[in-house]
Amino acid sequence: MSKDEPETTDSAGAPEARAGRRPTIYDIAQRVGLNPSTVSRALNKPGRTNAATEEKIRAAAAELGYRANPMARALPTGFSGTYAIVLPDITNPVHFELIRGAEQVARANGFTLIISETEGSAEIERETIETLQPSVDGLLVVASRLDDAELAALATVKPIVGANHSTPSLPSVAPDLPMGLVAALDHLDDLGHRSVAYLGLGGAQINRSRWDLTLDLADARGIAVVEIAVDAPTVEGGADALRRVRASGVTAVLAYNDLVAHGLLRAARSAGLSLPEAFSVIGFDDIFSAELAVPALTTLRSPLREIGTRAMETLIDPEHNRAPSKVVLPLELIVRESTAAPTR
Amino acid sequence: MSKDEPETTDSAGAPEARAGRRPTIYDIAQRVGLNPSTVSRALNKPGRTNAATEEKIRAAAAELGYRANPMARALPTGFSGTYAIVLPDITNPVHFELIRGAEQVARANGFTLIISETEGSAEIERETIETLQPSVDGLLVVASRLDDAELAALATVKPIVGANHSTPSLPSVAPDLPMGLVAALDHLDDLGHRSVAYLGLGGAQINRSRWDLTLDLADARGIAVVEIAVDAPTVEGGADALRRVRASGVTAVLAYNDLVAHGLLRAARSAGLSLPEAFSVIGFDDIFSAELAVPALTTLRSPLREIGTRAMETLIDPEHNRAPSKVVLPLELIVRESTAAPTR
DNA sequence: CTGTTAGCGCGTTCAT
DNA sequence: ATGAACGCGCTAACAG
Repeated sequence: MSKDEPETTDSAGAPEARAGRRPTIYDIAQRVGLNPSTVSRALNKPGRTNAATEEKIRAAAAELGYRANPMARALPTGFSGTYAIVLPDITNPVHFELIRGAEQVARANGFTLIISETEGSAEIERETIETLQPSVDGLLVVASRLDDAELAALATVKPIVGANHSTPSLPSVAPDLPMGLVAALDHLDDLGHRSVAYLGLGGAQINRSRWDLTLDLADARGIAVVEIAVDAPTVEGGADALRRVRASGVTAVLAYNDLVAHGLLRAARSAGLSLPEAFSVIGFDDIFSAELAVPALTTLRSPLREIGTRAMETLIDPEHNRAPSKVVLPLELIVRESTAAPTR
Repeated sequence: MSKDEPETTDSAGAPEARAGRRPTIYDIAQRVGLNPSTVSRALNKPGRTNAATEEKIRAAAAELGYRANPMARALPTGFSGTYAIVLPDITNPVHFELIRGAEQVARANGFTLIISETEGSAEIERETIETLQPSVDGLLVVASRLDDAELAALATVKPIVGANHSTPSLPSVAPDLPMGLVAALDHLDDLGHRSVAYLGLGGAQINRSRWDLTLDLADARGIAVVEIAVDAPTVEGGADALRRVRASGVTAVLAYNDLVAHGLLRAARSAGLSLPEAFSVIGFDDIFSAELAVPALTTLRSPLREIGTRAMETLIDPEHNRAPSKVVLPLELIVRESTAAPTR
């Protein structure tokens, strides 16, 4: 367009807002009669260029509606300005608040968030991480199914922070399991329960530590405890477990999460059982529907939102990545109506 | 292991899996003694290269653990293999099934999904879309706060598909509102309700059409109807509306969504009201907790998952983008316990 | 303070 | 069938 006179410039000032193609630094450089690199500098390193021309450049950029192309920027710099969060199951309400916390911190810092689901499969998780790595500046891995060594190997390429579960060789943000379980067991102990079941999810790494801990704590209080495995950490999984719970003869149940607890509640109600008289139930997470249930769910409230924000903060912050930081957040017992003294 | 070539190369065959840097087509080109462009061709246009060398290249790529850099690929092609979904509120359970549907289709087709929240603000939405545009091949906009004209203008840069709400000049996938509302009003009419309230969200585009439709349908049945605005489409918003609902004297309420309905239920219970005797409630969406509530929620079930999959499919499919397609999915009334004949 | 020159990793003409 | 050269949009040396 500008077959320009050195001095005049604007003459044939046609509004070149063509549909589709977006303006580049070349367009604005040509418009103000400067070099593209100068434009780049003016836009990115404020102060390192003449105040007057910087203003001219900014004005032109604004007029043209210029927006930097993150992809093009990522090539030379190696930084894409995007982070990824990879988790087993998007529909699990537990992840809602966590994702939101992470997204909020990312956006507040001008970063974009990629979200990816692994369906609880270790292979998909590995594949996903490797595929995403070149496009992101770091990954937030929630409830990973990969073992520590593999995670550590993957983290040599791009920083990885574990969220909602502890990762020995990587920075992580997780709830204080001992604190929560102690509160739960004490509560049950105080009510007089002598026999409880832990409704766990076989296979998940995070499940093992919970079960081991529960075993120790119950033992220390002289409470008998059995593990009952659910097929999936869902409402259906919990409902399917009712039969085994009743067969076990326990007076109280610790559920893997609130979804499982919900399922158990629903199945019990369908079977004509009255809770908490038939047995007590303690959930995990305190998802928004926990207090909506009948009976309202006694549960361990996990600070999911904060787990998300803290995890994203340590991912973004280069400092925290150096020394594998371990952030542990309080896990609080919320007592509602699903727990009571045993009737037998 | 090719330490084969007498003349060139490998001698100091050190395993170059250096931590950090990922192999490029140059690495594999050099490894097999070919030109990078040949490698590119072999990997992307199967058949357009010698079968033998193609195999050699593939083998080398596998050994090195090569993965194409999406960013670098996006520059020359203009396609990033990434799509974005932008929505007002991540924590709304409604959006999760939708996101999951979209994510599933995206991943099944080898695409990555970016997720971004707008907090229900039109400005943030515009800003978000413009920022994301250069990095994506298209956008899925859920419950947009932008008007049709602006959306259409934005869509000239990169394809946009509307989800869960109708967008006149853009392709969209949305539930069949008339179908659902007719069922809801008929249900209420049959039960004998003569006066209902619509608990709507002021400001949202999608809200207007619902209200207008409700007005028409109620009118046609000789049912009096009032609109009560909630501050936010959340449990809290619904709870706060209880006072106005009672003041209005209606015998039934149509809630903007299940969250609002949940809030109303909870507030009513706290106030010692018995539902559905005091008044009937119909929700919208049928989120998983709807049947957990007490009384279990009668609600309009929205095919959220399918909205997500269909929307992503039309976004991906270049055909559907040409002629602004309108996909309308059935909205079914699920009758549970929160509706009954009026007691006054 | 600004212009020149080189790439980042890849796809895509062109030649060969 | 393969190689050489160029460009995508931008940043980063290095000159001037």
